Amino acid sequence: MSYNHIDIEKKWRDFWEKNETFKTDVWDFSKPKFYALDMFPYPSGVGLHAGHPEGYTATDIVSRMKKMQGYNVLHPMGFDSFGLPAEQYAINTGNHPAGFTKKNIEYFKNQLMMLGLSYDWSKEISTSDESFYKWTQWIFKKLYEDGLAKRVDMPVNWCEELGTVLANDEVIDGKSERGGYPVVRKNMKQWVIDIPKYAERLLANLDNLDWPESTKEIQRNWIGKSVGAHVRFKVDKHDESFVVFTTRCDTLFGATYCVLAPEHVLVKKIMSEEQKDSVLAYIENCSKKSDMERTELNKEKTGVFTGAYAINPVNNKLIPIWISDYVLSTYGTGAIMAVPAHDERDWDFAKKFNLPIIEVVAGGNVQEEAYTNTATGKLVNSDFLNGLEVADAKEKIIEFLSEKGIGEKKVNFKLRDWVFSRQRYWGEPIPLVKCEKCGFVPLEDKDLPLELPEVDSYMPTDNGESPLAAMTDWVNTTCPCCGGPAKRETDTMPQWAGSSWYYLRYTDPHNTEALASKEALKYWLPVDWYNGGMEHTTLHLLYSRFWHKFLYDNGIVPTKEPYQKRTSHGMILGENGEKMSKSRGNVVNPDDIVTTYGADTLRTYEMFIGAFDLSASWSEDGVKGCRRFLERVWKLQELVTEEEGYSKELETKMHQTIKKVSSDFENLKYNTAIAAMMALINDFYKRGSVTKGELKTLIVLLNPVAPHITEEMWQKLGFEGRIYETTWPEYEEAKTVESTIEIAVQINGKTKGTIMIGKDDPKDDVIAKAKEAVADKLTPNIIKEIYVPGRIVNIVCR
RNA sequence: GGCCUUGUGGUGAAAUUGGUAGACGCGCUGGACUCAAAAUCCAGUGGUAGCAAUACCGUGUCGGUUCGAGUCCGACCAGGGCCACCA
Repeated sequence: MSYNHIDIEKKWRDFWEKNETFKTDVWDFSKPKFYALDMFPYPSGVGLHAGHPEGYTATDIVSRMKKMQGYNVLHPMGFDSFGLPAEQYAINTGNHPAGFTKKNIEYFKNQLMMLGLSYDWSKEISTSDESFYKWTQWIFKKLYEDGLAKRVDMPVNWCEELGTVLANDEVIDGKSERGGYPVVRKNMKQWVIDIPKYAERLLANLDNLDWPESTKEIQRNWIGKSVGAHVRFKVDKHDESFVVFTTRCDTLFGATYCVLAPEHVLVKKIMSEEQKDSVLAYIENCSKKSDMERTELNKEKTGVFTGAYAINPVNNKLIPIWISDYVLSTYGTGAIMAVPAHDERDWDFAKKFNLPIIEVVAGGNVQEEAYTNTATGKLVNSDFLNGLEVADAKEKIIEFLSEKGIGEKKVNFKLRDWVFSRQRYWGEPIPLVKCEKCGFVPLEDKDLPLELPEVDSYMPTDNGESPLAAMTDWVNTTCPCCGGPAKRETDTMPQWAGSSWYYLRYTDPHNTEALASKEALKYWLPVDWYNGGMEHTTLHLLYSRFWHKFLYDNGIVPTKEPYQKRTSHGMILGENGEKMSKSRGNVVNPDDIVTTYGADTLRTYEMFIGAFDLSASWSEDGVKGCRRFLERVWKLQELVTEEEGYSKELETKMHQTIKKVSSDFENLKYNTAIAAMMALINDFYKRGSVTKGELKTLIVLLNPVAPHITEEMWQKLGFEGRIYETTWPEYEEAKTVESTIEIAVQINGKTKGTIMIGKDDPKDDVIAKAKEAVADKLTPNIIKEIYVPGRIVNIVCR
């Protein structure tokens, strides 16, 4: 009766599939629900890597436990199937990416099934399916109708030789990754989504989520709220003005110059004849630099005087206007007032170009040594602000500026518009047409989905448009509004689009009338637990929270937030402690482990390897250890006695183990849950027998981790029905406490011995016993006796 | 440079959240079984000293709070991650 994982796992895998064991009735609202979601994978050609099973097993464990605890559990899986690798494949081979994608999905799905994951495959989705992206397009249309999707001129990476726009990671050192051609920054029309409009809510609602504090903090930093003011400066001798954003409006008297971003629209209007050449040369130079270069070369400030002067609105002094790339066109207003006395960057710049430095918050040697970063202090050299504390000065100056109509309080966010168009083929077509008369007009709902047409070439066109632009038959259409001639938008959506709302679709994946029915959404939202990789903690979560809030505002979803609890599993590193990669030669293929040791062993191992949210190195010996554990569980069948309940001597241990395993599963502490089960079977072996009742409890507790072997044992031991139909073991709190316990006796905080006590022994008895136990080490002068019930006795003496 | 995170035996890691540091696994050592090996089972396993009971030391470093600190506070050191001229 040896443990043959290959036959056992195949038997139950086939059984579960055939019987649709894990199919969820999403309309059964009679039970409490639990929605356990995994970040769906991109179906790359290489299949699952060793890291995938970690997160998937974790959510699977909780899903299986919750089912046995009486919840209606939704545990679906799907594929984020639009994206670049399939596009590259299409470009390289000339084949349609759909076939390639379909093949990869099949491969992935097969691998996932081999792991014994309890997914409800009847709810599988794929973002590149028409029936799915119909609703992605529908949401985009709504965003457009509500004015949140806009077309704006914005700087992009443009490569003249390749004739295309490139993403940031396709540009290396200012040159195209492919070919090494120069890339410049150029303004082009792009579709963007106005996510900053939701910045305040995206920030505020983080507080109530059950997310790791570090994840929330990353989101907060990304949103980057800062409270400051707008101040308007007039330009001397020109009928022009510009606005700066500052968080330190109290230092306005210390502003000795202004700086505009090189791209600022005013620059070319106000530059003087003498400065014109150098200004234009500087702008030209900047446009050649990639973002990387602009930020990496931050050692030395560069800049050029425009020849124009601004008027400081508080004292009417003329201050020079410079341009420099240390001012970003994309943040704030693209213009700053420079206060070198109290800002590091301004100080560096002023020193380099010999600009005056005026201290306005007392303390420090700002002329010679360094700027002072003064969050508190008293104002000087500031006329009516003199003597005020920084905080008071801020209020007073804002009052002053508001009254004069030259400034106001202003909140700024780092969060920028979400660039939403891609000049690519393998993405959702944007469902708009451009009509000469009506402008951009969305398609009618009945015309969705707008399907991706077949194209002749998957390469972008010569002028940086998507391959769709070459399909004139498809592009030329009629306006849904006036019926006149119109052209389709040829950009597609980014890969973020489908993943921003896919979790909604699982609740009702075959709905043709809506993205999901209201009743289903009302019952299933929010997702109770969402696990995914660390790499998605910023953008994906932000984008999908934003879409969710937008849908909430439109009455489509019933909750303000999509994911109540979010976790991220750690990475699984190679045996040498480095990230797994082909080039390092340390890749572990989960298929091999499943074949050699079994899916149950792999699942157990990945859960036992360490803390769930920390990275861990692979260890083949560790895998063997987990296999040995399952073998020992299997062999318990030879030690089983006919006794149904728990034996007297292990009763407490049984109740403790149920308690620990249940709460550890809930709290993602899989490693210690498994350790507790190992300890339990060690006790069975020590005794040489196990009762039927004890073994029954053990295999139910172990079932979420190792579903195949426990299902087989359940059947072999002759228990009723299937293990997945049983209920989760319960424990009695009173029975988890030992009647006699060993506690430590300390003298002055150092452990000197132990005593056995009854759990309800009175304090005086315990202390007396403790003193007896360490009598030879006590000194006569006892100052204090401390008894922490059930824990420790500490005797303080001199 | 900013923010986050981690630092515990030979090794992966535990520690009821301030109460016997090292559970559980791996490895190693010794033993049983075997002609032998593998597998399996049993025992041991933080360091130093000792035949031993035992004693002292021990959670990155230095200080602090406390009857008591791996856990709390302050400073520092090292590894990992994210952001990075954000006015």
